[in-house]
Amino acid sequence: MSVPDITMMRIMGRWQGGASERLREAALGLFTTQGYDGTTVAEIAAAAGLTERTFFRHFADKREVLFVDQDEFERAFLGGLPESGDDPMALISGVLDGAATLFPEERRPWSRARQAVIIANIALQERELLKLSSLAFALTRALTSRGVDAASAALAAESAVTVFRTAFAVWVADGEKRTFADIQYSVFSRLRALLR
Amino acid sequence: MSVPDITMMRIMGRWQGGASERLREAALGLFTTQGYDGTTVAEIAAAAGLTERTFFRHFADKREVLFVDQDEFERAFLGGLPESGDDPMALISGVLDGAATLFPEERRPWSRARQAVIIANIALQERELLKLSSLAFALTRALTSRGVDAASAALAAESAVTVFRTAFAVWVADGEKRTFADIQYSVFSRLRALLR
DNA sequence: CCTCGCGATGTCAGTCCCTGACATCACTAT
DNA sequence: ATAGTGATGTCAGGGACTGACATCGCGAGG
Repeated sequence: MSVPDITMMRIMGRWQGGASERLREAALGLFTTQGYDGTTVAEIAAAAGLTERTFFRHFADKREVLFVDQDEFERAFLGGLPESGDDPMALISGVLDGAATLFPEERRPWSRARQAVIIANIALQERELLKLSSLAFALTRALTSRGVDAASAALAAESAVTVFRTAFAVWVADGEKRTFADIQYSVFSRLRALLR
Repeated sequence: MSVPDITMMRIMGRWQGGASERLREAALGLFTTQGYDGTTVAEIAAAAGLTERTFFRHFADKREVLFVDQDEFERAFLGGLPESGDDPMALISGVLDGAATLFPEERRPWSRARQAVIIANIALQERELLKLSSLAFALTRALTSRGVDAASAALAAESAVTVFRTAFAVWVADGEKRTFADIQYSVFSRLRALLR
């Protein structure tokens, strides 16, 4: 996604530009072939034609190189919140519908590759949980700002993220063919049926 | 909790015995007074009359010293699962009732101290999320072994953990007086009301 | 009573993650 | 042309964690 264009190059200082993207690609490649633990930050940086120190200027820590996308995803996710309304169920329904559009078929292979790396390493799963928790928190705030009471907002947000995460796991599973929207809808329905 | 008795001493090798407990207490104390990042493993070990190397023989990493209790908690939590039945709702209801008994009033001050340390450090929150995720996974397995289908089991388990976590956060909040069971019941009710 | 074995601890060296401080380079605006 | 700005390089160092090996305390068997 987002290859650096000429405009970016100009503001990126020394050499080729797009340092962050190069580092991300190098990291995913090395993690895939030799594992996360079997890869040092120095190696990633060298593969991107940079220095270890520069790596840490772009990413807070070694794990973060796989999760910067997630930050932009969080914005997109929250962007799917309906403009108005104060019914928690309607709001998270809307958010989930919006989220589904963020995972078109073309993205599935890449998501699978990334998920394979994450599943293979517990430290990476830990970071993923933190990101999802941050997502739930942001959604909670968005809901309360819509007038939902704090307790309901927190539970609705957590439930929405649970549905999303569960659906995502199914979507990237081996051999799965259904669309993200279809899977997510069925997960959501099942959750609602369960808690009654 | 669980101060080492004479029987333990015998099997604990060199010197006083109860190394693990000493390390845990030293760690919580130092984290409280000078913060998690401001405390080195060497300091903790020295405070317990041990070596850094020995610390890492008892705990997989620095964070884990605050979470070993959680492992025994996971066993107790799962132990609250009703003996029989295959209705997911009834099963997680039972588990949550059992979990509430694990947090009597006497434990609240200690839980507050511990939670204060965790809330102050994002790396610790990350670990806590991992533990809760592991708990949800274990509960999922327990439910499927009771005959619940995989998808429902996963959603029920995640929901149960969400309720527990939310209730816990309220229970340790400043000035909160209600019992864990009361809080958890109201959280659970609200979640069920929400998703209908 | 001795010694042998075993488990817990100590010691040491080394790798890797991550950071602060300072120098250097490319590019831009004036 | 020159100074300024932002990205990168270089260097030194702390702290987390690990493998290899030595040592100590204790309990079991002779």
